[in-house]
Amino acid sequence: MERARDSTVTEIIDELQWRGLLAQTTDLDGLRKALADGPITLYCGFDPTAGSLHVGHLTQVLTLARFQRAGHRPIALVGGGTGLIGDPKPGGERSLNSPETIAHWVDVLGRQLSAFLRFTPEGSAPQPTDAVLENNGAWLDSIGAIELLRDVGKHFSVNQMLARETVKSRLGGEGMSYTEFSYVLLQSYDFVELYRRHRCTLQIGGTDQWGNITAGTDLIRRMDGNEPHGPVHGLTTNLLTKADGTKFGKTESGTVWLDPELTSPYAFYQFWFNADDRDVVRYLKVFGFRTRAEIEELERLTAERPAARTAQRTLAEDLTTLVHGEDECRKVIEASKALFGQGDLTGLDAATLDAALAEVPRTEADGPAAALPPVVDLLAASGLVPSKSAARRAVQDGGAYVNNVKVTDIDARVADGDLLHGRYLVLRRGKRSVGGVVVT
RNA sequence: GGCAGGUUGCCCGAGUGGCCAAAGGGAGCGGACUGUAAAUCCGCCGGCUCAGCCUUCGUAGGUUCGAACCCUACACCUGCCA
Repeated sequence: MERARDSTVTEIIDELQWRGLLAQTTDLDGLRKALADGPITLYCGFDPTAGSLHVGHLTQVLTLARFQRAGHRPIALVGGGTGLIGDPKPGGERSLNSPETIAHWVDVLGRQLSAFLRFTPEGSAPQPTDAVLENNGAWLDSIGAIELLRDVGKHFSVNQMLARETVKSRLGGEGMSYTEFSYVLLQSYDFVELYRRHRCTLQIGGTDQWGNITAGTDLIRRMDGNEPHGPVHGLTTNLLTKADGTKFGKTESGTVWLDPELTSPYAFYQFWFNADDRDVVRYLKVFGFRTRAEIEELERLTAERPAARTAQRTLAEDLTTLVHGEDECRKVIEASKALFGQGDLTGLDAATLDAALAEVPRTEADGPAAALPPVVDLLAASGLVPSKSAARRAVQDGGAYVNNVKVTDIDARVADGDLLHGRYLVLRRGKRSVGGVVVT
């Protein structure tokens, strides 16, 4: 794909603005100046709350990447320490995960994050903009209680902490443990450590991180006095919204993960492909490296020929390639083409069909056709519907298809002639959920 | 620690002994329309060997012919008091 010409060190702010990413900064003029004065080091933290990053994380990950392309040095920080405590969220207290689990997740997130940034290649001389991967467990795991309370805690005012939005909402509702209440101390201290270790002078995050970020810049000033490595800044990116008001990054089957084991590349591709017309241009800005000219062209195409879905296709291809690689992307495009083709599945050759069905939920069964379970059972077994009752309903609703032919009989069974190439069945629920049966 | 209130299906929320698999709304799913979009209208929305049966209303017991609804204990949440 045609890559954007990298922004220069100072243009990065304008670029973020154009992409609709810039929400708040601690001192915009000061930040512009710092960026202009030479490469800076910036960081963004990712707490291990699950065994994979999800599409929502991409906003921050790619923002780090943009800074790197613009000539700055990014640090991806994984929260091996903070993950043990938990950033308070408005919804309610988090449940703690075991240290072993967290350690494992830290590993996974670190690997995932590394794929998006440029590190010093093996055997090469380090460059000033090479990315750094850190884990705050390195300092938080060993900090003593006395040290934390005396050296860090003394700089925090409980009055201010109580005034924070999340804290207020929690106190007015579910309440909050002391553990979570203390979280901000740890994240703030991370910034201090990175400032000292790497001269990191900028922390970025989503708008929900504003409080934690400013607490960090404040703490650096209080602990390190005159900011020996230069003034520190904070920058937040806008929370991504969807035109229909629902949460970004979820589908019927839940969160869209980057891990191919949790969200198949096919499902990942389909997620982006199904983006709403009203959202797709904003997504291209936030999630891709397409140039302004390219995106404006795609915007025009969306307005003129929405049915062609050119912008969605571009978005889906760019992101699938970025996250899963070119080969995988090619496969899922082929699979999508085959399964959403003109409806004539008999025209597909066995290899294409086999590859396509490998991308969707499917089940295996013992032949011959006459011995196969009823269609309703196959629908449930393939995972296209969650239960046999749901499968029955799907048929009753007229939303179940075998090889693109609507199933009308609730007791329908498969006949020999139905098997494509003697061993495949393409199951479909509704318009876009496709599954398969492979007869062994 | 004391007192009061609360805990219902994915979420919100009604339901105070049989007519409750449980009102209503939202989300979700399907159909029509279209473009694998949105909006709109219609239908569905615990499970199963599906005109029937089974399991659900914080947990465990109890009362009763019969309990989401009554009683007891426990857990958690919220508020007021200390």
